[in-house]
Amino acid sequence: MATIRDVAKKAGVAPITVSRVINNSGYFSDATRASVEAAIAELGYVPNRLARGLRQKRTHTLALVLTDITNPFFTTVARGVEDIANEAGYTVTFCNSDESLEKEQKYLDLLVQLQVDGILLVPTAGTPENIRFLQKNDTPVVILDRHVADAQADIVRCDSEAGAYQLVQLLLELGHRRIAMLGGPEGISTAADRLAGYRRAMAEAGLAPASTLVQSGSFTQLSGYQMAKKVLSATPQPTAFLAANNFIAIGAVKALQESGLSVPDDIALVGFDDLPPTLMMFPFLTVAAQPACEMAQQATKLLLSRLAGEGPAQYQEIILPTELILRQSSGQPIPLSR
Amino acid sequence: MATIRDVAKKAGVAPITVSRVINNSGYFSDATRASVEAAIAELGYVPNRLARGLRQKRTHTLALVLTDITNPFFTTVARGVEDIANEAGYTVTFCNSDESLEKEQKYLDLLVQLQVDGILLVPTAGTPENIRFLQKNDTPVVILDRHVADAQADIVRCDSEAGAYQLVQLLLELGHRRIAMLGGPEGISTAADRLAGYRRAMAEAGLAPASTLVQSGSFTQLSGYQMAKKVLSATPQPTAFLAANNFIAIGAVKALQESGLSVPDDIALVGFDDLPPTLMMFPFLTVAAQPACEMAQQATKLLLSRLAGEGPAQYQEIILPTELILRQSSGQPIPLSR
DNA sequence: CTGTTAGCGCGTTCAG
DNA sequence: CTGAACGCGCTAACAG
Repeated sequence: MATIRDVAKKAGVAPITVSRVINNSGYFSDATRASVEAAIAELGYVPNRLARGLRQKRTHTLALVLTDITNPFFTTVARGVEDIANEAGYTVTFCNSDESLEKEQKYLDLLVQLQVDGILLVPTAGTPENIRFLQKNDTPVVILDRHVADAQADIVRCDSEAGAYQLVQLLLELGHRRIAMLGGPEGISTAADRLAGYRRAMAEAGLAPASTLVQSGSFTQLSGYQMAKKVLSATPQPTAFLAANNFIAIGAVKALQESGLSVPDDIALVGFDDLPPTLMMFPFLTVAAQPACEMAQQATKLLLSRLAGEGPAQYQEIILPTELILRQSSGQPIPLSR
Repeated sequence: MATIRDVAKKAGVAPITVSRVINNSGYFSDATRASVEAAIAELGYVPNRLARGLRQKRTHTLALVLTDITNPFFTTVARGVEDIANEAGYTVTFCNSDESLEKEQKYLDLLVQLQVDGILLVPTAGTPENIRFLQKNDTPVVILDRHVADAQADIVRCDSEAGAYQLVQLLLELGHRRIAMLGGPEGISTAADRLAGYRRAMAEAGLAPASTLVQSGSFTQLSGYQMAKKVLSATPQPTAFLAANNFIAIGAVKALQESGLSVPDDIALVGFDDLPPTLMMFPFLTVAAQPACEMAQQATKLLLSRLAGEGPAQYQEIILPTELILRQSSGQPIPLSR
């Protein structure tokens, strides 16, 4: 555990000179560089980032707080963030809030303690107070994937409302009228937006879905399974399902299989968020895919520009479009029904 | 950005007293605690971990370096590590080496700079020098998932050789003789072990597979696709495939579909590493599943015990068994062939 | 181009 | 039970 002083002694210079060579800052001769580098190599010296961070009040570290790292959508987000951050010389710390406000608060507190330079946050339900906490501690934050009302922060997210609207439009064009919504958690903007898009498309078609057709749950496979079961046990039975995310869709497929119903012959199914090709043995699901990587990259660039003191004074909200990917699960046009 | 001194001033005590209250160390009266806590709340004081780490020479941080965070197997590993680490009051930093020795080196260097207390490492091919680097810098390491020859470190991994052996045995019992191996990268112990298990089972059955049946590639979907294509274009054609991991299996399914071959009717397929239920619309693949979470947890416990100065002086190698999960892809017994 | 001084925020050490 | 002094390893500010 050699220190900068050990290196300085061995190279016959002052510690600050070593610091300059390491950081390529200020002036020094080639001869100085050579002797310092030789000493560093000989001692196997590794700089201490804690000390550096303490002194500089900057750690060159960002954090990404998200709600479910097991979801490939967020794995992709993580990659997008890391790519841009690394290019700019930043390290990224990843944290999993598990959709729990308490865990989120715990992590944000930790990240402030760790003196991260900035945070990318996928907020759980209703987090304005968590965001205020960051602001009180001078930690810039960019909100990712979800809208937060009155957030004093930049937001980068996708247009869930339009995505859901398109999916329902597709189903309507195929002849479906009884379309069930397997929704996400109330209080989470993406879930609310997808529900709103569903309702708008239905209303424009002059349809008022029975209340049993509109479910809300959590973004998990189990919840998708349970919501699908509930819908199937009620009357009227739907002819199509809209799943609010990929895990919900998978749970719905399970429930339909169990009930002896086939997709799309008996029930059409469309979902939100694609699964990556690496994971798809049988690409099958018609979805509104969100550009996870682009969203993450834009958010990271925005955060970095904030750290550099650039960008417009006003907070921005950037909204990216979703992409409709047609596969088998949405099925063929069905005969007129009602 | 209040400091411990600001708190001390407001509470009318010395900074060290504040430190004691925060860390619950040493003695202080209830009255002192109350006034300090009041001051902390009022100022919104958050301790600075850089300063604390610099002083204590411990950061209560572990790191997990793995090779592919997009693979659900490693996502599960990450969860296992985090669970145990958090319970013990440690934070975990995750790093992705992408199976690149250079990236691994870069991350290990960074982690030493960050003064992490210990590292869990899924090593890329041939990393004894990277491990020596950690030892030179007094950073305890536990190797995860893969064997490293002569590593001066504990190792926790699964029994890939036996897992592959079982899978091939299964195929042999079903009547297959021409079994192709879609292998992983040469130089990675899990890939080598799976190949060895394959060869042992084949040899015990008195079979010497044609060299075209034994492929090696990388642990990716693309590589699985390419290896499957190559095998299919050679003579003799196999009746069964063993894929060395989940991504390779998915690539093989794609190649088989393209060639108009159905699994398992035309070709049986077995693989390594399960996909989690959350991601499986159609559970289908017969696999040797590794206990990713248990492995990760054991490794983390071992690392923590090393940090506490406990455990046997000798380095340990813990090897966990795999579990054979039977599904459709391995198919029914086939008529005698050759 | 190089060095001296000082201090980032905290906790160890030792003294009350 | 409480506090003063000191230093962890590094670099900003200011000399020279």
